[in-house]
This record gives sequence, C-alpha cells and structure tokens, in this order.
Amino acid sequence: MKEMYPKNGRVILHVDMNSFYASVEMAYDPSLKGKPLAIAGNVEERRGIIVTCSYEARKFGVKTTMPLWEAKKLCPQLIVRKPNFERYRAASMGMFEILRQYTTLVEPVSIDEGYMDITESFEFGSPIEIAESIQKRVLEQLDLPCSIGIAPNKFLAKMASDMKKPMGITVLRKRDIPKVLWPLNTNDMHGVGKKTAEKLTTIGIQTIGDLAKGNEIQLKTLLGINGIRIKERANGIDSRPVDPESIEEFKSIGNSTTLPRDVSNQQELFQVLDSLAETVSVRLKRKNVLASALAITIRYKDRKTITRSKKLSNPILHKEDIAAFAKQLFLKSWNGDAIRLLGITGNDLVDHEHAYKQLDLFSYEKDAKKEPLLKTLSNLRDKYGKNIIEKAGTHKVDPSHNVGTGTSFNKDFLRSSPNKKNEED
DNA sequence: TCTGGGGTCCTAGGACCC
DNA sequence: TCTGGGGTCCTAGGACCC
Repeated sequence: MKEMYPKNGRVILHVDMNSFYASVEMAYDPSLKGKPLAIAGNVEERRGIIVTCSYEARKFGVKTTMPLWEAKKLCPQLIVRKPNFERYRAASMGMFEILRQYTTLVEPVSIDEGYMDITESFEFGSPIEIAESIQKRVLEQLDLPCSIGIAPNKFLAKMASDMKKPMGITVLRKRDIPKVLWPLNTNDMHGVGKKTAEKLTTIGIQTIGDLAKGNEIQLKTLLGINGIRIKERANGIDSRPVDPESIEEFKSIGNSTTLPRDVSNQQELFQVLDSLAETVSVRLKRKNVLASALAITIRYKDRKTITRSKKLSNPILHKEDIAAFAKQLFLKSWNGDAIRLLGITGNDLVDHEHAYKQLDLFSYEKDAKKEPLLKTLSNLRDKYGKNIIEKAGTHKVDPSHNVGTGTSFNKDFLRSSPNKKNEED
C-alpha cells in the first residue's frame, strides 16, 4: 500500500459544486443542458446581476456579478432564470447527505461547498478513490457536477478544488507547493482579495511564492494579523479543524433590498423597513433565536453605504419591536438623501431556550434590588406560560433609551453567548 | 441602464473602569 | 509639578467570500 500522507497528517477534502445554481436548473430541465444559462436576481427590473452562469455562458465572457444588461450584450441568446432557492437547498442537502456517508466530519461552508476530514475513512479506499466515488454519486444521484481538492489541510484543499473545473479531482501535497502554488498571483489565493493584493504589491509581493518568503514585520504592519496568516497559508500551513458544528453557530441574521428606484419619501422607506423587519423576525423565530443588537444599512443614491447599530436592553424577535427600533436608528442616521438600499440585521443572537434559562437563573438571584422584577416575571410565567414572558421581555424595549428594568439582568445574564466555542485554533 | 444579498472576521477609536 | 497603563465594551467601517 502506498503511503501518500505522513502518518500524523490529515487528509482533507474540499468539495465544490460547479456553477451550482445553473447546474441545478439543468438537472431540473435537461433541455437547458449545453446552453448559455444565467441565474440572475431582479430579472424583471433593471438592477439584476448575474448570480451564477453555465460554462457555455462563460465562453461569451459572462461572469458572476455582471449586470444583466451587460451579459445580454455579450451573449444575446443567454437564457436567464430567476433563482429558485428551494431547489438549491434540496440539492445541497442531497449533496451533504452523500458526503456524510464517508465520515461525520463534514463541515458545510456554504450552500454549495464543504470540507471533509477523511483521515480515518480508510475503509472506503484511498483518498483519490473516495473523491472519485463522491463525484460519481453526486453526478449519478443528483445529476450535478463537482470538483474536489485533496490536501493535508483546508486551505490547500480549497486551492486544489479550484484548479480543475468542472468535474476535477486535484491532489495538492505539501511538496507540490513550490511548483504549483507559488507561481500564482496572490489574488488567486483564498482570503486575498483585490485590496490586499494591491497592498502587497507595494512591498514588492506579486506571487504566492513572494508572500511565502515575505518579511513578517512588514506584513504585520501592512495587514495586521491577517498578514501573518496569509504568509502561513502561502507556506501551506493551516491547522483549522474541520468543524461540523460551525454551520449551526449563527452570529447574525439580516435582510436587505435594493429599491426598484431611489427613494427619499420617509413613508415609503418606513414601509420598506416594516417588510424587512417582518422577514428578519420570521427568520429569527425559525432559528429559535433573539437579537440582542440591531443594525441598519443605508446605501445612498451615490452608493455610499453606512451602517448604524445599537445594543438592545432586552433581546427582541417580534417584527413590531424590530421595526420600531430600526426606524429609530434610521431617523437618527438618515441625512435625507435619496436611498438605493435598505437593510436590517439582527446581531449578537441568543438562543431562545438559553434566554429563558437565564431568566430562570434570575429567580435564584439574591440581590434585593432585583427581586421585584424577578417576581413579576416568574409570576407571569406561572400564570400564562412561556409566551407572556417573551412579551414581557421584549415589550418594554424603548429604542430611544438603553435603560429600564431589563438593563441589569440583561447585562449580567442574557448577553452571554450560547455559541461559545470550546475549540481553540 | 453599472455593480445583489447573504454572511464572517478584523481594526480602530472612544468610553469607562480599576 | 504633570499626567499610568491595562482591560473590556461599544460602534463604524472595511475586506473578503459565495
């Protein structure tokens, strides 16, 4: 048996679906296969952009994030479909189900990609055999193509999966790094975008190889902690574990919308905030969490974007509370100019059950000053059950002040995160 | 006719506390 | 006279990714 990996090394796969949304549409409607297909938002409006497109469309120069009108200019016969998220979610679940047949150590990163740690999965064959088997099953069972990277860590696996598309399998060993990775430009690196690549050129770093040998002091000064991190990555060092739970740990839930036209009428803008608040509320409830901080986003006509956020004295989840608070924030921040986009995001999410448990804890609090509130809350709950507590907890939120009966217990108990990780990197 | 919507993580300054 | 130093929390903005 060939030794492909050092005894103590890990074997990580990165599975990346190829032009996922477009491929799912083709699986649903095979008559689309082989044709230039694009998925775009706001198809009927002028502000639509390309979300994903088929390889046939890419041949014409059509790219992700390109405005729809531009794509149609490049490729007049382009077939355009609206995104159909239920289908994509279903396909995604099918894909991850297949991955989990090889190991429980599957970490979904987004709807169409994930990492697997198959170090212990030798009963299914060699890493390449496993990758081939996964690729085959995803194609046969879901009619979807994917590319797979095989490497000793996440970063290298991610880089590897990007190297052959569609339907590629790429092994990237440590010893391949100088030949395969180092000639690439830094902006081909996962985690290095346009701005960082530009900054790097100012200290004479163009390629990943340059970065691998870069001066740490200089990198730290230029990019902070990220400078050190990308240098490590460039040298193939990345100890992040594959964490199947990370997908459960939500940190924020938001909803934003680009308006069909720029709007400066307050009434109209308030209506938009109402509907955004409704969406955020529904999604918070579905995830069983409350928001302990709220942020709004305003993008003006000239695309200048501001965010304003504020901690809440009590976590909230009802649409009325979210809308009221968002409107307060909005009025404090809006300069009166025409607005292109509005958004509301719930931050510092606390688990529903956890929030109530913490209220229970409160019952045992000996502090005399806090006694009255606590009695009120537990009496109410005894009488009316859980729901009234939810209302009592959220109703009193006064967006203009951060005071009130809730402040002390919130600060001490409710805010502690249920999502704390016990894993150090 | 320019440039969506969902996120995460990091930085930096000011407030505040000891 | 002349002005600590560390720590945490909050907020705004930026970079990045899919």
